Amino acid sequence: MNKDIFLLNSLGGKKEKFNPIDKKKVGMYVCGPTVYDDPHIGNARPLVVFDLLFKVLKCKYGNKSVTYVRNITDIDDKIIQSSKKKNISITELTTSVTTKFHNDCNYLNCEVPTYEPKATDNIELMVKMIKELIKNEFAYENEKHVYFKVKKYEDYGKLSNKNIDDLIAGSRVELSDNKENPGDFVLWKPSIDDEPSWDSPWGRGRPGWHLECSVMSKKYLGNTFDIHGGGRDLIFPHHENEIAQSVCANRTQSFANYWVHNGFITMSKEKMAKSQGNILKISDFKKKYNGQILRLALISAHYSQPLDWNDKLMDECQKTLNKWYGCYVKVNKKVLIDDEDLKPLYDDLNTPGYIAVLHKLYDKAKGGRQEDKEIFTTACKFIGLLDQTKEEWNSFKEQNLKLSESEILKKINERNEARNKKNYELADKIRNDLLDKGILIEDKDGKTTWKIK
RNA sequence: GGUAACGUGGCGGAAUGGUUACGCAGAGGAUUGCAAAUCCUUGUAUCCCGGUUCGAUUCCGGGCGUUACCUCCA
Repeated sequence: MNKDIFLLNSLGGKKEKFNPIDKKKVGMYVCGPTVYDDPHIGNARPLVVFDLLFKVLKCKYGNKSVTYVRNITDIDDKIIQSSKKKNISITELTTSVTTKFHNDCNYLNCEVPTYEPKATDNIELMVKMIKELIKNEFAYENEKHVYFKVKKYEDYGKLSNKNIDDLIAGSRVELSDNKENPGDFVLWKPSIDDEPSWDSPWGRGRPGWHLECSVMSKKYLGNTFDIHGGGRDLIFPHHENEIAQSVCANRTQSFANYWVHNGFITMSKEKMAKSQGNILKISDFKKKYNGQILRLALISAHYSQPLDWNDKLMDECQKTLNKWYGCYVKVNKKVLIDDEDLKPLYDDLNTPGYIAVLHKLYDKAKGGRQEDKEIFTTACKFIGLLDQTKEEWNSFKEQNLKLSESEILKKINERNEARNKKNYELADKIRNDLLDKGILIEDKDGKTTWKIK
C-alpha cells in the first residue's frame, strides 16, 4: 500500500516517517538470544513485535525487498557459567537452548528471519573489526585485553542520553587496572583453562559482548542500515557500544538509522527478568495454551509500553480467539485488506488499534456473508492469528481433555433423559460436573452439543 | 544522585487542541426448563496545580505517584 510507515525512533525519541536507504533492500537487525537458558515470556515480546514489523515492511516494500537478521549469541560469559553450573559442555548447552528457542518461535508462529547468524561462526570478522578499531586508534591493547576507548568517540551516549562523566561518577562500571578509563568496554579478553578460545593477535581469547552484533549486521546489511531492534534494556550499554564500535571501525556517520525498542513484560508491575527471578518460560505454556493466545496477549498493548502478564490477560485473549474462530473460514484466494484497516499497523505498529479493527471486521463477518468472513480471516492471518484451521484450534484443546468423547456423549444422553423426565436437578448436576472437567454443554435447536471451555 | 518512560472509565488498553476507540467485566433484553454460547441495547474516564488558547485529557512549566536504565537482562 502507498501509506507511509512511522516508527518511534529511540535515537531522538520521536516518531518519524520511515525512509529506507534503498526501497529494494530494506534491512532490519534485531538482537536475538544469548543461548544460555530457556527463553521466557519477556524474550517472547521482541520475537513477536519484530516479526510483525517484518510483515509490515514486506507488505509495503515487497517480500523480496526486506532482509531480517536476528543473531544467536553462542559465546558469552553467561554461557560459560551456565554450562559449568549445569555440568554440560558449551556446545551441548548452546545447541539445546537454540533448539528450544526455535521451538518457541514456532509455537508463537513467528516467521524464520532471512538470516540467523551465530557469533561463533563470525569470530574472524570480529578480530578484523578489532584490528580496524586499533588502527583507527579507538581501541587499545593491555595485558591481552583489548578495550574500546570511550572518550575518543564524541557521540558516545547519544542513543541513551548519557554522558560519560556521569557514568563514571555512578561508579557502577567495572573497574579494572587494565583500562585507561573506567567507562571503556572490552572488545577482546583472554580465555583461561578450558574456556572457549580463538587465536588472535592478542593471544587466545574470546570477543566481548556487543561485538557480534556490529560484525554480523555489517556482514548482512552493510555499514549503515535501516532498522535496529531489541528490548529497552539493551539501549545501554549494548546498543550504545554497538554504535561506537561500528561507526568507529567502519568510519561512517551512522550505524542504524531507526532504533526500535520494545517495553518490558512485567509481573505485578515489576520487570520480568532472569535476575529478578520472576520469569515464566515460554515452554511452560505449551501444554495449556495455544501459541496464538500468547501471541495475541503479547500484542494487546503497544510494543513500547510495559505489559503486565497475568492469568486474566490470558483468559481474555483465549475468549477472544474462541469467539473469532466462530467466523473463521478457509481462504484459498488472495483477499486484500483495506488500506484504512491496515493503517494502525503502519503507524508505529499500533497493535491495539489493529485489534480494534479486527473486532470491527468480526462484527461484520458474523452477519454471515462469506466475503466478509474471508476478509476477517485474512486480516487476522496478516498478524499471525487464526493461522491454524478451526479443527487444529479445537484439537489443541482436546489434547488436555480428561474425558473421552464416548464418555462425554454418554453423560449428555443421561442428562437429556433426565431433562425429558423433567428431572432438572439431575440434569443440571451432570452439566455442572462436565463443566468442572472443562466440557461446556450447549442446548441449541433441540440438539445438545459440547465443546471445550 | 544522573537519565528516561508512564499516570485515561471497575479492569485492560488506543487515540486526540473541540466530535464513538476497542476488549473484558457490569446492567437490560432476545433465546433457554434453567443455563451456556451467541445476538441486540447500554452506563461509567482522561493524577494535581499553574500557563498558552476561543477551547487541553492532548502543548508548556511545576508537583505528586509508578516503573525502568545507569551492573547481567528482551
